Amino acid sequence: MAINKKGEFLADEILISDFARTLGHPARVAILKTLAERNECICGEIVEVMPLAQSTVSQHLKELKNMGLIQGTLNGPKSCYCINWEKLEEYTRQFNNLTNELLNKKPLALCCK
Amino acid sequence: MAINKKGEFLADEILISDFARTLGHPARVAILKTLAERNECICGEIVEVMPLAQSTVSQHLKELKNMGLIQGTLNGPKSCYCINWEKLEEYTRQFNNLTNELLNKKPLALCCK
DNA sequence: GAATATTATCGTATATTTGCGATATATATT
DNA sequence: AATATATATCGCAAATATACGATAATATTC
Repeated sequence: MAINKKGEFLADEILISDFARTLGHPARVAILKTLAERNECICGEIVEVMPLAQSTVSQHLKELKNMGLIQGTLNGPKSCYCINWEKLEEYTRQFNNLTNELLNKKPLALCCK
Repeated sequence: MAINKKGEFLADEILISDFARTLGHPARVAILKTLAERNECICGEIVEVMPLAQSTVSQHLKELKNMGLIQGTLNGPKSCYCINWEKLEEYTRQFNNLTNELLNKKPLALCCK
């Protein structure tokens, strides 16, 4: 594309779409589920349950980290990851705001007759 | 990439990530907001409020349509779009299932000490 | 200090997404 | 029938995302 137009939308539209895009790959959804289930995981444990190479999983972890949804701390040669609950709650709240606002506008009559 | 691995995840992870990916661009969030606000819109009205070319908006509409989130009916030379509320409700429900399941696992103690 | 184990990053290939102008298509209008 | 209007689609360019192997970086263990 010539230029990226994403910046020309509203800040909350950008925030919500960034959150959604981060959850827009099943691997990242699966990683969050695994982390929530086990509370914390070293990278290798996540790689084990994923049908992807270690380097690919590492990239997905990086994206989740960039979005602030998870955090990783070094523990020896291992990396221990866990969910950033505050961020997840905040983004979820924003996302629910959007869907609630949309669904509240649902009319009684059908459209596009 | 060599091959697409998305199919190797769970069906509900794929469904949720497809929904999320569809909302993963601010233009598509903005389109849904506009449609919800006005109940129904002809394509041109959406183009007016969007910082994008007509052909680009048409593509975003197509993606929302492919996901089933909106539907368009021809009305003379115009296309009248509106939200598919049942689908939006269903996907929202699935998405909330995920985030609720995640957030219910939030522990009392902090992780990764 | 050498070997091992774990993970992040780099480089690369390919796929997908984004964006636009031009064009095709379909319906009104004159 | 010719013209105007509205929208979808095509073709293209550029950006981004996905995936992997190889390698670098780091810490542990022998």
